[in-house]
Amino acid sequence: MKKNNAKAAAGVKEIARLAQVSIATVDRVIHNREGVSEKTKAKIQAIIDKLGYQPNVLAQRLALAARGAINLAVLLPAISSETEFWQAPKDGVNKAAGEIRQYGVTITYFYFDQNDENTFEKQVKKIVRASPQGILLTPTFPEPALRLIEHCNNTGTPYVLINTDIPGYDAMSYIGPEIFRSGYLAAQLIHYGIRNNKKVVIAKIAREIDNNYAILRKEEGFRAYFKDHGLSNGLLTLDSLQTEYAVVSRKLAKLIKQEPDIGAVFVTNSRVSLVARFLEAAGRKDIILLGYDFTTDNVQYLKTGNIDFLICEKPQEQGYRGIMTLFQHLVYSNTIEKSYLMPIDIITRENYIFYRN
Amino acid sequence: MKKNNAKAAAGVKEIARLAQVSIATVDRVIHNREGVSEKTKAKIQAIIDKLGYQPNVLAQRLALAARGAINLAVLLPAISSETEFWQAPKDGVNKAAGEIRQYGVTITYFYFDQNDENTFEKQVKKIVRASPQGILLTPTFPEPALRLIEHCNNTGTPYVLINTDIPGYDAMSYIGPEIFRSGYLAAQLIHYGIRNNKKVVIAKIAREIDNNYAILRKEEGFRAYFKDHGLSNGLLTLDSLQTEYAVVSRKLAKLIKQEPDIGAVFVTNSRVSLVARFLEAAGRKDIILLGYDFTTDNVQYLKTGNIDFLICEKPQEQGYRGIMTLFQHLVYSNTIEKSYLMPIDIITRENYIFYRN
DNA sequence: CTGAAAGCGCTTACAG
DNA sequence: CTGAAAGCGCTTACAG
Repeated sequence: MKKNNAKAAAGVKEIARLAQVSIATVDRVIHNREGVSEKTKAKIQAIIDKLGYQPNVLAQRLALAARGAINLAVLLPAISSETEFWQAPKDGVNKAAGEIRQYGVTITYFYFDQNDENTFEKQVKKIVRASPQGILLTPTFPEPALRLIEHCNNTGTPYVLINTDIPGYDAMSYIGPEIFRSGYLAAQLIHYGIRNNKKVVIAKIAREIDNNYAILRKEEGFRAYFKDHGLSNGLLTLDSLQTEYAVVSRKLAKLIKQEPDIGAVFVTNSRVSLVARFLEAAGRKDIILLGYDFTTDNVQYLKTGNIDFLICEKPQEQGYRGIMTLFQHLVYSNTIEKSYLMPIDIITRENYIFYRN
Repeated sequence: MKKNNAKAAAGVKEIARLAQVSIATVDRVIHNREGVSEKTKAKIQAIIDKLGYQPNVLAQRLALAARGAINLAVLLPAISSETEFWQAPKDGVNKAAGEIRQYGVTITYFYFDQNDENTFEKQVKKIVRASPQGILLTPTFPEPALRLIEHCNNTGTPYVLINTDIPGYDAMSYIGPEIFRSGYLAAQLIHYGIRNNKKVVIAKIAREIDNNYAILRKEEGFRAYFKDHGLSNGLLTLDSLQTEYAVVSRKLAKLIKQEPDIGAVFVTNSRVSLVARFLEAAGRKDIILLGYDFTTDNVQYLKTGNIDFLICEKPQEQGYRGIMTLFQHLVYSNTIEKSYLMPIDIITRENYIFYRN
């Protein structure tokens, strides 16, 4: 039996009493402000150290509430049925917003169309005009994203990237998965389950592939695993720049006809449900299917057994943590972590019920 | 672009002004306290509703800090090298303690020896004597645990169970895994990877098995999966009431000699590292090995490839969430959720680096 | 270089 | 049934 925090913590009043000064002076020392004689400062500091003084965050925030509110900007893709994924980060942002509302934090959303770089650029301009005190964004389009970051650097505005990093750029802060590793893990899971040296298809289904860093990087990780295990020759690819089911299914049908020996399909993004739909229609539950993200469609096919694994990197928590990071930096001057790599979660038919984004 | 919380929220002062009463009366209505005329009450309530008033939690807590502190009791196994697992829940408790320290919360730990029911009973008595305002416990020994719960019910003290439930008892609140399902998931993972109808060993290694609900229930879940998939005849068992490596390895050696066709071992608890050590020594990386918990030893064997999967149910978060639940109930009168089932995480060699308890 | 006073939004005796 | 006042621990003008 051991007590935690036995005595009630001493506050500024007590420190002032012990140092025989006013609490205003104590406050100056605590915050390292100008205008205190070295002597007084030393005396007060000694007492602070001795007492192990910790400010009462509640009182601090309450007092500060008088000052202006903090406004944050959030730049994310607009949410449509096709981009359901982005609901999760937004939920996380809202959750954080709810918790820090009391602290006078205001959040403004700026939405762009994932398929249209212009909309992204427009929103960047709007954000610059709004001059928020902190920015949360996902750099879907690296060039305009970098311009925004440049602007942040010039104005000293903190920012946090979520979900994907900007390749080759050393950002102030990144919260999201290590996507190379997530591709590597995908390969491990398929390799563990596949039989008789069957072939494995890497399927990339997206409007844009060549400049899609996330998709390419996952593929690299996936291939790296197979190479590291001397299995590279069993890999096939299927690319589709069209995301309609009709197109994807036609391509799949063709490939499966050409290569009857396919044992698994790895889909590099959340479009895995398209492949699942095809495999269901084709009655091919024997083919292992692995893809990304905990979306309604995907979970549906996890239940039917057409998808074997979903990999998911807590998108909601990314949004939540991103806002909290900015908040704590602005309010308590906490340093912003360079990167916070999310866990890479494995979801199957038997554990999805308990999953929390 | 949409604003969240445009106008600054109105407080008691504003409500009092609008209702032409004092803030004390407003406070009475907010907290549903006696002694306000129906008429005044209605008038104030109308304004509260119209404004969508939300109390400022910071100010609330700060004002309440004047009142006595809240003390919570935590009843967990003592931590030794053999019970490293319990470090995680304790870390979670400490994390929560840090966050709510400002709110005047004091936490007292009561440790018992997992192998000695008497020590548990003794600590229960101590807790009853200390009469804390809330209790977090893991009911390793159901009978004395039930006596403590009975006492809680009589005194109206809230409590939370973590890690394991009490079989057949409808507890006030449980935070932990659905262990049947976790056994079921283990079976799925083994089934997915195992080749050629090889045999699967269910290994129970613990000082106490017959009364160990968690172990038995995981086994049930595991067997249920095999039964549901018409594969029950491939299951073998290995029980060991001794947890020394020498004993376990001898038993394993014997079993493997008798049954050369073993393809996987499922260990129902964190003792999986003992089996891993044996398989490593025997040079049997071909045997799939799956067990529980993110302990140092286990992770070590995950790295070497002797353990294929670890199942883990965020023990740290269980401790954290347990304390927070009690706190929020005591302070904000939040209702306590009957059960919060943890996600069942799957850890492999390729994602363990990012795992967070 | 230092201090007295007001205020953040809420709660709680106390007085009537 | 209702209100005026003090206080939670901190911060911030303002005055000297």
